[in-house]
Amino acid sequence: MVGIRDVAKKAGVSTSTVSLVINNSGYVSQKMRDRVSAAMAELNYIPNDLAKNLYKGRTDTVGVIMPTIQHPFFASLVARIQHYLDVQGMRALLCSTADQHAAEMQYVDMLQRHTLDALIVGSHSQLSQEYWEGINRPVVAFDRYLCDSIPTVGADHVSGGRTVAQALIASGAQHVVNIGGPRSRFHDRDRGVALLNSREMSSRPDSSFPTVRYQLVMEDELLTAGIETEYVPVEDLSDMALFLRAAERALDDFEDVDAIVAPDLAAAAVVQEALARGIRIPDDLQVIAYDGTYVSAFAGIPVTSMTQDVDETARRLVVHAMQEIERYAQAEKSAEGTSAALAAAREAASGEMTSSEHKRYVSVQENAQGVPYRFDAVKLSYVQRGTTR
Amino acid sequence: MVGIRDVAKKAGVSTSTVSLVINNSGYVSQKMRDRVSAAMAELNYIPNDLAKNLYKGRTDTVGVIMPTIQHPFFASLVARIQHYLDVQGMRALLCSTADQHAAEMQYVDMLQRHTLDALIVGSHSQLSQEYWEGINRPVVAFDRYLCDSIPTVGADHVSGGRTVAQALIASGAQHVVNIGGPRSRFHDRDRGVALLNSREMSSRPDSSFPTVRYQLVMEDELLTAGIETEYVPVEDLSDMALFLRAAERALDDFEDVDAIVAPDLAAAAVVQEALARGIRIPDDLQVIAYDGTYVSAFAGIPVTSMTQDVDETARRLVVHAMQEIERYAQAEKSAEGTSAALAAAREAASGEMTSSEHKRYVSVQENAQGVPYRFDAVKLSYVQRGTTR
DNA sequence: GTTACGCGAGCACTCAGGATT
DNA sequence: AAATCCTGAGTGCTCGCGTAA
Repeated sequence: MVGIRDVAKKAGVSTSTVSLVINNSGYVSQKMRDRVSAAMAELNYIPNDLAKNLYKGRTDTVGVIMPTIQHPFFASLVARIQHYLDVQGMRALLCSTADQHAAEMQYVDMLQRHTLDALIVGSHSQLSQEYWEGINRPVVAFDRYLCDSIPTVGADHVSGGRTVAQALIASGAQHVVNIGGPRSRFHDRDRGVALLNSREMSSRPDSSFPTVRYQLVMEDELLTAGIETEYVPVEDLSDMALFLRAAERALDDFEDVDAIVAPDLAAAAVVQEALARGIRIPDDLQVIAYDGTYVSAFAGIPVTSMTQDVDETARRLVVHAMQEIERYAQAEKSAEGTSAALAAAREAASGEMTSSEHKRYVSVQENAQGVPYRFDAVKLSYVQRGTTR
Repeated sequence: MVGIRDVAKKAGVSTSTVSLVINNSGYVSQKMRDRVSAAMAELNYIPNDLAKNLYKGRTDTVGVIMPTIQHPFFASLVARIQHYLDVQGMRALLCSTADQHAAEMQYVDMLQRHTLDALIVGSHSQLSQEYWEGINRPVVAFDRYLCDSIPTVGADHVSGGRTVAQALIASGAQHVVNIGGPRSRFHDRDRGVALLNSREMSSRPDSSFPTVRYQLVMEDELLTAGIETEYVPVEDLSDMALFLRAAERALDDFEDVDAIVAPDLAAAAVVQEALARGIRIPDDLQVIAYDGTYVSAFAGIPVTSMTQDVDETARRLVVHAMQEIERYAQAEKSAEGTSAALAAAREAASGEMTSSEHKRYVSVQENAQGVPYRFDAVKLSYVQRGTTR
């Protein structure tokens, strides 16, 4: 392997000069620059970034860990994350948790071994709050709460659920079926859902999966309006075949359903099944896709849907990731040798945010203490298409 | 940062002993092992992999570069690739080429700077054959020809095209519309399509995009059978909205169409459009999705489709990638200092393959010379569903 | 010969500080 | 004082070789 030394020797300069030429920095005369360049070309020299990484303690790589990349929503999200990382001169190391056992811990390990500069976590973690708290390296969560010190970017599912409920009420729906994930995860917290922009709390216990809040709020509102709601669970959201079965079940089990709210793929399945059964949409049955991706546009009938702003979400995730990287870098520098690194990082946390950024953070009262858990909410948008009236 | 030396000091041993404990290798007494472990725990030591990478010249990371990860086909492929890499203790660095300008070269660069151990290329490269030839590091191509020294894994599109044609002929189709990518890429080679398992050549010039062969062969066969064929191009396969428009165009421009062959998303769009227009499927119009992913199952009517074995494709891509990594590692070792590294790598190429593996390689005569260009063909399967009769 | 451990030269690059003009 | 270049001490881990029981 031809190294920087070989180039230096051939060009008759020191290795540091070659380094300066490579990085195009510092004081190097044009003459030298040319001579070094010539030597590099002649020897077919290519710098080895591994040495650079070692010295700098960085790899410019962030781990992106999601449940399934197969699902169009996550595929789009990952694609946009990768894009924004690229803009920052960073790269994405991909991990879909679905088929991997201890994938999360494995990636956290890479983070701590400095193979990764940061972690963007969108998977459903089994790891405890304390575990995440103890990591002390750059982590950003997507649509889920990990611990107070880790910022979250997610959709404003509370108002999302309310919007859907209102649309259904306005359309005169009487019997709504809701298709979603395992019900067990719905109420794993002991406090009620904090309703954004108000001091109210929903009467039902909150979930640690922010997404679920749309279901909680929606059911709440529908109930209040005197509309019947049924729930059809899909055990494994990464298994596509299950969506088709859920669709059948929804139509089989409840004869007088007149509206179905479901994840996009399930919604597409519902449309398919309804068409096959000769059910008229939207006259006899309305369908709304929650988290509608492009798939809901390709269904038998274009499906009305509540869509997340994937691009904006990705952008913010990357912004936060970069901020966290910077934060911890600062902390490490200032705490040189001291074990106060952690404390310093905490300090920097609040300082880093501009006041305008600060306002955007909607503290969902996840934590009773004064610690400012940062939840960055992205707006959802309701797209009216052919399956609602 | 607490390093291996700190641990060694605290445990009263040498750094090499600590290293042995970390890697669980070599001769270390249980007593020492315990003492070292204790010290590691006490100091909260976590090994820094960057140093290891530097020494070993490896990162256990392979770059996976695809056109769009948004498209369900590539999403699935990437997911499976990542899975099989994981099995090998490797990780996937993701890159979708779509929005990135010089993405390919950038990743090749990372490969040469040893940030990547190998590259799996599924994007549509603008780079010349000579460029790829000159890289001299582990690269595997998906469904496209890069150069003789780079192995390719791809579907057997020739028989795929033939199967579709025969199905259409048997069903009595008279006027077929074919939706696909830009026509300009269809005949960028000067020789005919080599038909697998025979010495025949198609009368039409070949394409450097193996996928296109299904279109060439299909059109050929249909033409021979006296069936009219039209072509509706989609300019950008990464833009979903264009599929919908292509579907409209196919039905607008050709009134008496009775069969449409299209990429899965376009096929779904065709079904949607047909349903909206009251066209009966499959009685008045048959639809076949080529490269049918799960989306074709979620369309308004489940679409008959020609599907690739994504899992097997991914598996083989990874197998080849690992083989290439090993090959080049051997070459580098044996050619210590000699510039015969390249030659050695070439040598190893043929030796690495077992005879049974060898048989699977279908040399598509891409190259007239004796160099064994390796093309590993994966079978396609025809799935009959509701849109054909 | 086998088991157990330490020494120290790498690995390829970066960068602060010194020397020179 | 400013521009230019070099010296050499890191960066943290690996592994061949040496020693010793």
